[in-house]
Amino acid sequence: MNPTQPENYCIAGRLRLLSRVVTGLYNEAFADEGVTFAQAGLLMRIFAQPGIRQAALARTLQIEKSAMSRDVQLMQRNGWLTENVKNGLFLTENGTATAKRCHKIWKALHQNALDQLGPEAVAGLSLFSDKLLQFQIESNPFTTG
Amino acid sequence: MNPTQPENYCIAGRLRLLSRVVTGLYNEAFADEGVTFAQAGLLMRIFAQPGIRQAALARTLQIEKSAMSRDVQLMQRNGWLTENVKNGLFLTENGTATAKRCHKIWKALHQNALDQLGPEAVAGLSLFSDKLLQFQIESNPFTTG
DNA sequence: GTCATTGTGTTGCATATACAACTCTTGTCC
DNA sequence: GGACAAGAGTTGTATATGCAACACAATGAC
Repeated sequence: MNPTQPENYCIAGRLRLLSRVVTGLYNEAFADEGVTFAQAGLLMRIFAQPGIRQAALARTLQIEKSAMSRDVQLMQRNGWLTENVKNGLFLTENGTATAKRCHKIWKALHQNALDQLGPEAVAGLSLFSDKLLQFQIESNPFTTG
Repeated sequence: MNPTQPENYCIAGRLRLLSRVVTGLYNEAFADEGVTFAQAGLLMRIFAQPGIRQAALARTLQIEKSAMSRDVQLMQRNGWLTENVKNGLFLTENGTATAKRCHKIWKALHQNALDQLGPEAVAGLSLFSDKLLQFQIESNPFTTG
């Protein structure tokens, strides 16, 4: 890695491209389960923190609260979330089972990603990610998540 | 950067988060121009390669051709693209002027990003990006773009 | 020349996301 | 206790994106 090389690509464009590519790969892996990766991620988070509020998830994931509201409605339609959403999110039995299966899939995917990409590439992403998110926190210290 | 540290975050989730954050920052910068970053990127590419086909752009950006078709229609409605889209994309006068203004904005944004993030973080992203895209090319050598 | 294949673009339908405006609840100040 | 402020959630509207199915054009095999 030679930091003196000028970078000739657009950082934002590249990030968006990588996001599309990885989302596609992960969606493919979750397709058998009838879940998108975005939904699987929410399922796993709610499994880990039952009763978490939409607003908290939205802050953590840096998703607009309206987008989160619609994700939640979709997951309700899919039968994964219980009714009273305004006092915290809770998985149904079906949702719990799906979350567990998703976690298995995710674990395999993640290990595969680490193996394929190698530790240096992953560390590179971490470095970039930490820097960008740190900058963001400095700009707005109230985004605590 | 210590590659022996285990990574405890989800690579796909993190990439999607970074994409959301950066998209938001860039969209904000382009808002005065009445353009989103996605549109600005297309404008600049078509400016650089007049007559480029939708399919070529879709391959380069790894966007589905149907998504690209809709982006193109939107840009036509905005008055930036000429009519006969099926034989290559060409900017109108308005589109050309907008593309030029977008390039100015982008240049400033990009320099600012390099300054704020620092060369190591950017190199980290490059490393990750190269590895992921290389892996993708190996999986499918016909995705030439 | 005809037919099969392949490439390009569009449309139907769905999800993921943003911003703005609204409603409700809750909490605080006086 | 009542007015005001802040936070949570929803809905309207829009863009960005994907998959599947389709139409059409170009290209080759024969």
